[in-house]
Amino acid sequence: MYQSVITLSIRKDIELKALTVRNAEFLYFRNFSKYMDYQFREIENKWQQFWAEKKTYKVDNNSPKPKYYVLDMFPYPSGAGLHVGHPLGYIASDIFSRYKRLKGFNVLHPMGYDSFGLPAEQYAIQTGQHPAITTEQNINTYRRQLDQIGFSFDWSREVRTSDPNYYKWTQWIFMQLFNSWYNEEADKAESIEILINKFETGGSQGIKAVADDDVKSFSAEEWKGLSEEEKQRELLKYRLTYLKESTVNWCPALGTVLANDEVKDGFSERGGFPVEQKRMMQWSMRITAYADRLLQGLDHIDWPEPLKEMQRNWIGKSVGALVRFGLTPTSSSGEAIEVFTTRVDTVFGVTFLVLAPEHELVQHLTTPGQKTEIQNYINQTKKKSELDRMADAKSVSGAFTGSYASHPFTGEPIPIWIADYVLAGYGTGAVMAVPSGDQRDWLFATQYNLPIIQILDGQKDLDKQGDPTKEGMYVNSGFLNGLSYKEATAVAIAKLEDLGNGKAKINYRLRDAIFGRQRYWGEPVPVFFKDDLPYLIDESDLPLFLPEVDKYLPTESGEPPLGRAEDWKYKNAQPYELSTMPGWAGSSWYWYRYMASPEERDQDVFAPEAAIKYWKDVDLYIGGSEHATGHLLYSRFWNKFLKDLSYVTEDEPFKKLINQGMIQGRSNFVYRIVDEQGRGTNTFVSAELKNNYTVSAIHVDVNIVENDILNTEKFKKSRSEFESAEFILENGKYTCGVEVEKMSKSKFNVVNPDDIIERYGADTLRLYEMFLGPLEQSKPWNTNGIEGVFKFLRKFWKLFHDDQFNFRVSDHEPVKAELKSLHKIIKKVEEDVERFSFNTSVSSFMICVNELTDLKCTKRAILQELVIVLHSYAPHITEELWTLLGNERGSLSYTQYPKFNPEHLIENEFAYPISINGKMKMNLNISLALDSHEVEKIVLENADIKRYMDGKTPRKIIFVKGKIVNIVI
RNA sequence: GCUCAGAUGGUGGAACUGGUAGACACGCAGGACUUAAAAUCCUGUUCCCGUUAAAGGAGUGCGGGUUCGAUUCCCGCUCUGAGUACCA
Repeated sequence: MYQSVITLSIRKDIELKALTVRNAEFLYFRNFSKYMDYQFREIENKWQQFWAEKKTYKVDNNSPKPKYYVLDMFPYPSGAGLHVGHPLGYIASDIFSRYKRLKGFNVLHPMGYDSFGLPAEQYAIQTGQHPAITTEQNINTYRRQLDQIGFSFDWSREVRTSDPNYYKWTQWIFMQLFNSWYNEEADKAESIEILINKFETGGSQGIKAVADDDVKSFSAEEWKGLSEEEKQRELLKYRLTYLKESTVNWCPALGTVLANDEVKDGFSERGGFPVEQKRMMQWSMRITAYADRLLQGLDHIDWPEPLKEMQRNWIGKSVGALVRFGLTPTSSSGEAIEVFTTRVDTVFGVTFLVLAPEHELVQHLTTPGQKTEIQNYINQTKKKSELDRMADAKSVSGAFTGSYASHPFTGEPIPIWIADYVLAGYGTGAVMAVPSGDQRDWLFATQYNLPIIQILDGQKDLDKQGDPTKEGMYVNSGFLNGLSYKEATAVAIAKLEDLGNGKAKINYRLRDAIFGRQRYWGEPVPVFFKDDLPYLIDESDLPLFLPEVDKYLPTESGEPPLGRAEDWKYKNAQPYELSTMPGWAGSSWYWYRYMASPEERDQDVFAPEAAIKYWKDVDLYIGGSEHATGHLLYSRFWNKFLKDLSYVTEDEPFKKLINQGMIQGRSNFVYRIVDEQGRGTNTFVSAELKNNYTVSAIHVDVNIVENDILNTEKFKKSRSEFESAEFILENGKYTCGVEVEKMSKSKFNVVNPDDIIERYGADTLRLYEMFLGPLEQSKPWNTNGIEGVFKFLRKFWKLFHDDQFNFRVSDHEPVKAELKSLHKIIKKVEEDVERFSFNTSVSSFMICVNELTDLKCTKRAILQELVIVLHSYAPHITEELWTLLGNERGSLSYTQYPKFNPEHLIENEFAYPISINGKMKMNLNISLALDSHEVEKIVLENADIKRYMDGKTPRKIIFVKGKIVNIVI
């Protein structure tokens, strides 16, 4: 007789059932076997501790092994910690690193933090807490979470961009850029001393440099006669980082300027505040000097095509011509409007010119009679926000200046208009309008009654639209008449150059990158001012420490926060620069810092020459595609610059790049029945039945939902208003609604990796994140299949144990079927990892373990190899089993990946292409043991085939898995 | 608008250069063990028709094409996602 049944709960996921039978007592564990066999918690803690203590993953810069560098995009340590989406890429790179180590490579796999940035500073403004403190706390959370997942990072090489020992070198690189100019002849950056030398010996004559538009021409004598201040002012126009007044994206809410890639649809990327255009004195980086090399370099790196395409579009190379339209009646004075066009062949179709409203000549060109109209138009466009302009992209508007230019070939007067469809920031801020060949020009001409001249006989329907065709022969085009598009372009450019009215020109959409930020939490710019001109501080004074301030806000006079720092002066005399560097500064070279071992960190270089020569570049870089036009472009730029100065060896920093997809949230909903008055009742209806009622959907925390079934008890406890909730169930269950959204706190769909690890362990999390789908594809997080992965690991564990969970393997020789199973997985995993198809190998592991379970395989020779193959994916359980198999603790990381032996697959059937009569190709699924001659013989001697062919020669014989499927005669 | 990526069962997804579509997993259904549940194991599971078992037909977003053979290659379309946007 049972006297009592008591159910206890010792932890939220384990229920303990105590049964008392007569006088004898025993404990009956609910989920007993689930927690007694595979003790993942114990195993994982043990090995994580072991790896940390033994510094298992510390990398040496001196090794006879070939090098392999696997890099992750280092995270910004935000206050929210990691969610399950973050580790996806890290898990993939960790699998790859571990695999490469087993393959005999010396693998550099480091991690660090991009720890300067806006959120910590915004938090500091609200709370007054120093950003360094918040950052430190956040980093600690990240580190704890990362450690739990069992990554093989070499933490001794950790970097933090906000660490003075690190940003010293960010500042140092800034100084190198300041001290350099771009020599277009050598097509590389050179020391500014070389430029000064050229000025001193030959003046500005013959110098081809990427520089500001307003550089002066002077002789050597004139240069020598300049004052120090004048010289510096001129040199600033050549330096690769320079101070210049320019139109910038100003974000009033953040109180700082932003680079183009930090602005999305007229709002700041961080925070989503409106951004406006403003003219300001600003630090910039002359990335445009590298535009063409950045474009060319893309052809030689193994990156995803969409990402390369994004960079190509961002650089935006257009091949065309610059055309000068002299101003009448003063054209003799040399005044002219320069326009950029990609269709110089259409020059005879020009019927008007259009300037951007911000164009500098607008005021000068406006005739007294048109003054009011032009001014009104300018005011009107100023009022339009970025968004408004985008909204009515289909309509055009403009105003006539009253002035005329003269056509470079015909001398005809061409009216000059202004319109906001012409952008001040692209080309010259002026266009020649060819209404017959361009839709916008056509719209404008139609609206303002300007003439439309057909220039190609291939143009159609010019009364309805502009036709940008290049087909046909030119008409109404003077000396271009009768030519084709290609000929006309060449002839027109040659003629323009003859007349001095233009030249061929390549134009880029890429702008120089704004470098200064009016913020506190960033690298101080190592510059002081003398006579309002910037000078570098001495290299020996690096790092220039970020000073303390009383508040993280701008000063009363509107200066950046650094203006609050006391005695913020170089040598207590000259004022320092007050802006700091942007977020991308520290991340544009960090992969080189990892190359320096901790012992080498104190040396007076950003990374020792020998280390750079050994590690060279990043072999595999994994990260999100959102950095396509920011970090990844800037990093390539800095890398090329450092290469020009011979500090590094490779032209491109990241040889292969993989974009991991985003993990989206999977929100769950409950449906509350709404009464006639529209008020929510206390009754909730299951998703399938909700159409029978009027309901309102409410987000429900995904952590109390399992496989879309709501835990109604937990739901009642989750909020007081649900305490007495009632449910309309289906089949006794409450099914929740589902929607895929971004993972965010407000949608209650954030899944924390800690919770998954607590419940299933890190190895399950790692396998499951890979199992979820292809690495590069975006997908919603759902835990619906995680039980399957967990079950697999327990089956795997069971292979090594008997029914009582005693460790047990046999030393008998493996049988054929066992070897076949093993060698299949060796081959499969090798292929999968090499092509980053991690999800399919998880499936293959499952098949392999199922096969071996069916075979009741306990052979050491098989299991030991299997452990090595699985190790990259599930490092903890495999290390444990490796040790149980009698190997030295922790030695698994240094073993060799097993060699695939095709002999063991002989009985397997493979697709094997053969040809008959040297012509026909076919796929024959037949044993690998047969060579093509044997196959041919079998086929041709087969009586069935002979009969079928009826004496004719077969064109093709189609086999599927050894069976004849089709014979083509 | 332009550029790119994608569309396969109830679900996530597999199928490597054209060769048994739906591996593997989830879910679901049934069974074994159990007083009962949990755990574990076994069986079934693309759809339609049908059955004791069978046999048959359709099928990878839609419409065409190439091929002995197409999820795979080509052309056109629809939808979804991402990037970009008056770039002259």
